[in-house]
Amino acid sequence: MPELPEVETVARGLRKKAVGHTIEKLVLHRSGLRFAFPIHMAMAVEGQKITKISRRSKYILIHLKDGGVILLHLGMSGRLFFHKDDYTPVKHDHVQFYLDNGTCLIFNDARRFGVLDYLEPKQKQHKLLDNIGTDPFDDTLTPQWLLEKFRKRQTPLKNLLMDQKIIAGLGNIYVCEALFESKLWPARLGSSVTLPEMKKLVPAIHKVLKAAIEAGGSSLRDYVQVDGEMGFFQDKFKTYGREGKPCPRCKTPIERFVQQGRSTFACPNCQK
DNA sequence: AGATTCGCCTGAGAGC
DNA sequence: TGCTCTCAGGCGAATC
Repeated sequence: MPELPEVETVARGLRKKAVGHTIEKLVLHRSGLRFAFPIHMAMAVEGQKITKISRRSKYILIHLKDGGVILLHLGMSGRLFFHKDDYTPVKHDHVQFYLDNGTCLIFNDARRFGVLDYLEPKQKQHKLLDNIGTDPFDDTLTPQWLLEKFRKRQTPLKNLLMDQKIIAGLGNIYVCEALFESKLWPARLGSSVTLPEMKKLVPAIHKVLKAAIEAGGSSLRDYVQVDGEMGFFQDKFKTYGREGKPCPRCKTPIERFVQQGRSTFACPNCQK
């Protein structure tokens, strides 16, 4: 389940291996994933040199020489990896980019929640990027700013942190971890969080994300880096997936409960 | 508007 | 072994 650290790791891998190379051929094995692929995408990107790779929230943007942009989202189970261009597609390989250096970039996505789209050179914005909130590493994200954002919200803290329109890039895992780190109970309403608590929460978000990026992300089920390497942050989870196991701080068993249909993991003793 | 729920997907794991 | 059931969850759409 790729969240910001996993997407950042993949973007870095792509940057290293794909920037400066030209897309010789784009092969689509189906007509779309979460959304239909643009009809003329292959024609538009073939022959284009990749000039830059960037990340916006959990989206990867592949910038092309003519100003066009390929937009990618890994959804729940999406994987991007390189192989020599003699690659034989396997199940759930939906897209292949053949580059001019004898490699092939494969987009595999079992659950098909992923997105692949194309922005024309003149197209300045994209529907999916329009409503995305601030990046967690943007200077905008300060305790005061978050306090103001949450001030009137009668919604659990965890749901607010997962709302991509406020902070973009956090998902279930890292929200659980950041709330543990800052000793805040996930079901607390946004409006109840004080400035001193926000001063713990914001650095906790930074700390957890930075550590996860340094570890190459967390490999659970589907996720791997572009070279096939596993991330290893999953070994450092303090709450996520640890129901019934002792809290690393106080040894109280970690509790699991459901919020918005998703599992929340937290320590009922030291998170308030 | 804010809050809540649903549905898209398949594979892994549990239970019989 | 093989079938059925449940769960995982990002995020847009729909609903209240």
